[in-house]
Amino acid sequence: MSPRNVEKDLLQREQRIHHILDSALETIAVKGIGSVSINDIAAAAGMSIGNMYHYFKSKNEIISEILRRGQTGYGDHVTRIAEQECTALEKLFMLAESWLALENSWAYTILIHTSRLSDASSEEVRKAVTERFTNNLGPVAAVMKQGQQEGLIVSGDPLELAYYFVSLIQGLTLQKMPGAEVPIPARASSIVALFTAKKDH
Amino acid sequence: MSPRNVEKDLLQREQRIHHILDSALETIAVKGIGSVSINDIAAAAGMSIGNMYHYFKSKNEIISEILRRGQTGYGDHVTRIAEQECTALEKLFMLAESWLALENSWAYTILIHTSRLSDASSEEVRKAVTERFTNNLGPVAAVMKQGQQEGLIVSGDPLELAYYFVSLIQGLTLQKMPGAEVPIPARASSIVALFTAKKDH
Amino acid sequence: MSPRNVEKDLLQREQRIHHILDSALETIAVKGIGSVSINDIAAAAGMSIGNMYHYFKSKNEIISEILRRGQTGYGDHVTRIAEQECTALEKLFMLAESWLALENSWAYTILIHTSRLSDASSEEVRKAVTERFTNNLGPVAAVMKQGQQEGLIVSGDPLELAYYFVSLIQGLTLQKMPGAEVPIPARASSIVALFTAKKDH
Amino acid sequence: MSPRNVEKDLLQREQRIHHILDSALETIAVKGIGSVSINDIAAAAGMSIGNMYHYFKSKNEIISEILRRGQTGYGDHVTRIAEQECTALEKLFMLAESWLALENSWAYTILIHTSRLSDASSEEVRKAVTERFTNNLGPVAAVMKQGQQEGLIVSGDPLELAYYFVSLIQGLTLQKMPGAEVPIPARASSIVALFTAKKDH
DNA sequence: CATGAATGAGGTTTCATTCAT
DNA sequence: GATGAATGAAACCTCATTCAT
Repeated sequence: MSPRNVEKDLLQREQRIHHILDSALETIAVKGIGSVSINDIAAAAGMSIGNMYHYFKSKNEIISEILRRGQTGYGDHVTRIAEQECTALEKLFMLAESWLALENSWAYTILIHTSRLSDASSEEVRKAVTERFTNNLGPVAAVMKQGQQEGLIVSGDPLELAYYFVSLIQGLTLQKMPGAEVPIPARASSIVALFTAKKDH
Repeated sequence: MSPRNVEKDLLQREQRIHHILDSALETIAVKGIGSVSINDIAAAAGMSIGNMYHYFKSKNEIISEILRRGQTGYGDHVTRIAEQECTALEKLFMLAESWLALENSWAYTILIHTSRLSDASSEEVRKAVTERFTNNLGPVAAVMKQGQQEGLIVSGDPLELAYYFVSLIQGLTLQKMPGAEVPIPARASSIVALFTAKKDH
Repeated sequence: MSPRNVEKDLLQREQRIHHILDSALETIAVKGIGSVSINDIAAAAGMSIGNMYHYFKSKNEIISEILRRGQTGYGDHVTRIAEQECTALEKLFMLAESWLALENSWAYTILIHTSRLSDASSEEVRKAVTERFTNNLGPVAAVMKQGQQEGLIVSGDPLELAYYFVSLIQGLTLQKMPGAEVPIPARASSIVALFTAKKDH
Repeated sequence: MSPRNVEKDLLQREQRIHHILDSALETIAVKGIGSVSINDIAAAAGMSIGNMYHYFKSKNEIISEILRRGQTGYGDHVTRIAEQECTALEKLFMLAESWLALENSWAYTILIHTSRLSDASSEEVRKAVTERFTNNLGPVAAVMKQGQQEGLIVSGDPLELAYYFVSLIQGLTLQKMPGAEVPIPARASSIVALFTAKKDH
């Protein structure tokens, strides 16, 4: 029936979607999550306004899809690090380092938090975001537990420590928003040091 | 007409302004900084739309005034704690405890961060917010330095430690947004523990 | 609190609403129910687009309010005629005559019918329209019954006769749409004649 | 390539066109003539949007073609009945019965009336619709005249009676729209009775 | 022939701000 | 001071139509 290459069509579609989401993240970074318009996002992607709606049902869907992909990707990343064969401190360092080095991390963080506000997005989206956030704590908590068994990490509930670790990094991440940088460096080694069990005098 | 009346009028005016700003904080928190309308703010304050303009020049002025008062008040609070006569650890505990106990802290934090985004507010506001944030680090850094001299706090650049301390608390604060709570407690004692120099062994 | 005349405000508001609905009916008459825009309605009322939303929540509300007022008013009219003291034939004549003479009757009829279509309006509106239509048959049926007792009207179920009577008038009404008139007159006396019991011969 | 294929292609094309128009009628009926989209029509026909334009020049062409075929077909039907060899009453009965039994009659009727509204379709279409409607009255008027000569039908201008007869049936037809049915039956025999000359007494 | 991506104009609705009362 | 009507720009989203594949 169709003289078109269905497989290629689907591939192209996925590439477009990826492209839109990528540009959208940067655009939201510049405009701010509550003020960005479909017009902005379309312009950033180099597409017409109307065409956005061939790929996404609504502006909200774009934002929630960015969140879904971002959080899922981050979860995979964290899990991969947690499963490596090295000390807990090395893993914590890698986690902190990779997140702080990420160009767009502040954008993801601000998206995660503002999207959880009641009217900014649907109940569904908010729940999903929080759930994924909580799930992503799991691997970090596992690293904390491993470190405690190795005697390398301070004592305390591993999940609680993971919670602090991630909150600290997110808090620092937010200070990196463009045009508003605080002139103080955030170093992975210093962060890890806070969670290191000190045996020296 | 009489001086007494002028004085009373001014007092009433200040009370109204205070009332508006108070209600607005919660409303902006719920609606999102980029989506809140003057209508929402007026409804929250129980006033008419038009009447808002007797007290504020614009919607942006309301937001920037909330931020100014909030950050200034927080700065005074931090300074007062830093100047008390007690150990650095006790001061850190008081700082963490008071901020975590504050009902609206998450709202202030989200406001601070979203207001710094490029188009959400004017260049002027963004600069002021960042400047006040940086200034408020000073007293915390002083506490860190005091603690290091007392041998109670981990080594490192005091300003950097203060930066981490505040970022951690802000990060935790964001998890307390209504309807999106992560089921993990944030305890002041645990936070302080991370910054405590451990002499065991 | 309010230095404005609340009573006068409310009266003015009702007058505006009435004015909008009046102009809207005519406009829908010209543009067609599915193609009329808020812009058209606002222009017809001599108001700005945005101001329409001070009086109505949506375009649909305007249409359903026109229907509600129109059908209710018609129901009152029919009831008033049915309760008069005269023969059934005279009542039928008055009903036919008044409806055929009404300038806007075709607009009401087309609104009633198109609004009942599934997607043109909400389930709620459709139900209300049909219910009011059915209710308005009651007084007409009463007239039919009276006429049968008087021996003036043809035999048959009074409600069914009322149904035919109203359907016939509505069908004729539709032929009166502007620019599409069929060059045949619709006369009340001829209509009544169809329902008259003939005793001649 | 061969003449046979061309012939077959044309036949298939006509079948497709017929299929599209058939599905479109129901869809336009449900969505409303001013709100139906090419997308809706394409989906109803189970075809792609773009492909519609191989069969029709525009959305308006689809609508006007439905009307043309529907009214022409109805005209032929009426003419056929009028030319049969039986009494006028039997013919009237057949006319009423066949139209009331038609599943889609209400859709045709609503289409006829809404398409006559000024902006819903072109001046050309509106004129054609009204002209065909008037023409279709001819055979019915002929039946009325025949009936009067037979002494079976009430006196009056035959064309006017035909006009009433068709208007009544159209009015009843509109009450049959899906989801909005009035719980009163429309019976061909009762309708014919209204136009029957009664000789009793 | 068949498909669906692409466009841009236009539709509905919201909103900050002004102003008469 | 207090109110809410009024405006018009701009937001989101839809859609008829075209076109490359």
